[in-house]
Amino acid sequence: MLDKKYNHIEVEKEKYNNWKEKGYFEAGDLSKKPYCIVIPPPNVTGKLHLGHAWDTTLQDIMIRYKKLDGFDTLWLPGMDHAAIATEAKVVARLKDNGINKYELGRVAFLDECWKWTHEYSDNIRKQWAKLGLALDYRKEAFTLDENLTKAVKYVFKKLYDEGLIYRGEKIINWDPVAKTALSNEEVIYKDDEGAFYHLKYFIEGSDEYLEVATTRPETLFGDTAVAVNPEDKRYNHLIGKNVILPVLDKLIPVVGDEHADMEFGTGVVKITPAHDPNDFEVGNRHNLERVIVMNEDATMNENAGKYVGMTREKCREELVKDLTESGILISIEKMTHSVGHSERTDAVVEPYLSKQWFVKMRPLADRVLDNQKDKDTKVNFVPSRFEKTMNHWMEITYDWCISRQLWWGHRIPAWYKDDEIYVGIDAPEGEGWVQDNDVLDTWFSSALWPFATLGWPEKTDDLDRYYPNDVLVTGYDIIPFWVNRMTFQGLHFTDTRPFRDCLIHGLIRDKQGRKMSKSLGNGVDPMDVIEEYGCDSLRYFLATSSAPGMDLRYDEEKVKSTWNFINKLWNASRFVLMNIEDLNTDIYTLDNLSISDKWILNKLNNLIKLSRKHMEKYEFNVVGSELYSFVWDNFCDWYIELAKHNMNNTTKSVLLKVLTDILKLLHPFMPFVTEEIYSMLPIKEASSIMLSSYPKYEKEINFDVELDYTLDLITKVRKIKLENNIKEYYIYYKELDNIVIISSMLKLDNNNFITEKNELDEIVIDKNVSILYDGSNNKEKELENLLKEKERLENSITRREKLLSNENYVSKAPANIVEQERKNLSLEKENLEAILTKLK
RNA sequence: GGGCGAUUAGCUCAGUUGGUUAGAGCACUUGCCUUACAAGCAAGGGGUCAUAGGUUCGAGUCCUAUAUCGCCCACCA
Repeated sequence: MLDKKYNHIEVEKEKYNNWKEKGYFEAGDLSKKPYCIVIPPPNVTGKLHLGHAWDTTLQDIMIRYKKLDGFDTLWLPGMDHAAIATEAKVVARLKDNGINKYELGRVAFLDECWKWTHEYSDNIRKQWAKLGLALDYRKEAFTLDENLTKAVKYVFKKLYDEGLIYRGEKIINWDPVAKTALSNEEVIYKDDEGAFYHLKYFIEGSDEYLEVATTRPETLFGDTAVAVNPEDKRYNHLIGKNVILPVLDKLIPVVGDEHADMEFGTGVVKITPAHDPNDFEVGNRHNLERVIVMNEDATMNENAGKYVGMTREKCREELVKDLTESGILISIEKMTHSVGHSERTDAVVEPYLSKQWFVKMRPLADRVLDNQKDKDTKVNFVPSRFEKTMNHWMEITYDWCISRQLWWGHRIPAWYKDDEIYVGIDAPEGEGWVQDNDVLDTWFSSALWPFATLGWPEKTDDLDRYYPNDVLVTGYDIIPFWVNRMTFQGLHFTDTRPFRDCLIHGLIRDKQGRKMSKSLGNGVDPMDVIEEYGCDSLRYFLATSSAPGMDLRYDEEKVKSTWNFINKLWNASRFVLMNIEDLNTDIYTLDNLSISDKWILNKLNNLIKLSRKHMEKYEFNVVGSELYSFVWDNFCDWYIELAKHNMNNTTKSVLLKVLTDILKLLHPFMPFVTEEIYSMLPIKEASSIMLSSYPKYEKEINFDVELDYTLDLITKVRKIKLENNIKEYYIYYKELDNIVIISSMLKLDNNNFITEKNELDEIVIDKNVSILYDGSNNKEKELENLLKEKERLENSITRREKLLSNENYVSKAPANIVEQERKNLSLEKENLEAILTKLK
């Protein structure tokens, strides 16, 4: 027998390992239709947060739902090596121990990274278990696994051969702390306080000067021109002349270029081709020299004259001081401007001229845009608006910088010998070849995740069976990094979308609506929540508390309220189990159903239909609230109460059937408690709920019963009793069905039901039913209530009559709605009549 | 500058293709220890759905503006 209270700790103990050991998470039943999801691989940098819990819960719900519904489900687990993120963590840990990455050397450093990876991946697996995720661990993948590495090399070589990967010298985003290049997506722009420094660039052989405004005076050493707009009458006569670069006293030309905006600033731009992407383009157009003025760590290099060795910040400070003294500085204008920061290290990103590897995006992106036009082959975003996010990115994207000056990751499969480049899966034959030192952007490998984890580029059975995946689930913030890249790589290499659907959820926020972050210290550890309220409570909360695509505020009160719901389910189950102990297959029967049996079975059947419909659309919040109100309102508050007064074999059988289906419908949301209760059912189809089947909507179960009037009447009587403080009363009626039900629910007996009025006072409920009681102390209140009800009915009748007299309404509104309106009108009229009679 | 989202009860949020009197959880009021559950039961109060127009027989829902808040992208010499 169940304990009196739901104990999530007890319930959730042991179950996961048992499921896992029995092989319930394992895919491969070829007799069934396949259904596949690959997990968004968490980074091995730390522990899972609430966002992961949310993301994986949504997937587990689909996996468990589809498994129950007869699919061969594969949920493929895995993790991401997270190149820069992990490397940063390992570097920091080594630093704490006084060890420097470069002194340690590449090989030993990578050992440290692997050590880290094993520690953290073990922990992540433990967290997955706590979350109850039905992952097929036999297929677990890591982005640095041998076969994934092979896929990465294959892709690199193929794209290189196709001319879609190239090595080039361009301005990239440089992270001076991690000392690596970054992609545009890895740069976070923030509004920082800065200033516009107005400087004098004197014209050669003249006292005149051009006023140049810059936010980054320290890049002055790299200036190789000053640009004005060719249309700008103020300056265009100076094009072709030289100006004197301050401090260095070097002559640089004035060039005419569209890039200079006449409306902006002074209309004069200094051109620093090696430190600004726009200037780089200008430099190309005018064949300007490119002068790099900083080292890899953003200290000034020898081109910065006496400022060499200073950090760029220190250099700016000193330089501004010097320029002020020399009279070059005209003014400092405070302003806020947006400054790029490294996503991982938060360092201010330096635009930096550098030789890197790039993916040529245009053809790849165009194929995605093209593919999205076909509704049968496109990736279906849920909600659909997120398709725009991807498409827009595809439209504006430019070449993807994929090389990283890191050690932890996929080493670029390119070898150099003098001026020769060799790109291949394996090192080239012969002496003197040196492999590229750099590794690939971590997203380069994750982009292959949906197919590489299934064995691609080999033609494996898994790939054949489970690819494309059925759905990919992730947050909207990951669309540019990952979803987009999987989509173009999938299309390019497998000629298909990598997944049919892409379910997008929002971000988890704290109770005040702020993003959860380490710096704010407002993060909530899902493991703590599980400890306190259980995994089932957390999952149900996460899955049902927001609409698809919307952000979610973590609210402990709601988790608590879910716990209460589970406790309610627990106690309802307790009641059922207590009452059906003797039920066995011999006496189980759904014959001779009572009205209330039929009523609940109808409701259940409808619930099943709705659940299926909304599960298919990933509308878990709708499913959740339907289940909640069915369990609490219909099953507990009405059916169980009714059953107490009619506990025969049919009732017992119905109790069991309804409970069983409830457990199955809830199982995807709360796997543990449903398994616990299921295991105690006296009759069941399988040893584990995971092996049972999702309830099916049955057309033939649609009993012709009407109980709503009865239930409504019971509520009305209770209300009248409470409002008027009535202890003893009779129910007077002209016509009344279900007297047995009414009397049991109101704890009355037959003597309380009368068809002849007596001397007592009457409270009219409707045309057929009144309450008779001693109301000698209650005349005023009674009259007041009567008048209130009269007014309500009159207003409602007026409204309905007006509506029904509107020809447009009657002719255009659906017939059933008009019919209902008519019915209600006549009912209200009759009830009003009864009240008017009483008032006389 | 471009795009997206939000604005509904005191709070947090739902609200399917337009269709009776707009829902839930929490909070609140009243009465109950009724043998599944007081973390519960019974009953109840509370919203002119951000604003202004429009379409429609009918608008929280569709259209057009506006306001406030948030996010994404681009620019920022």
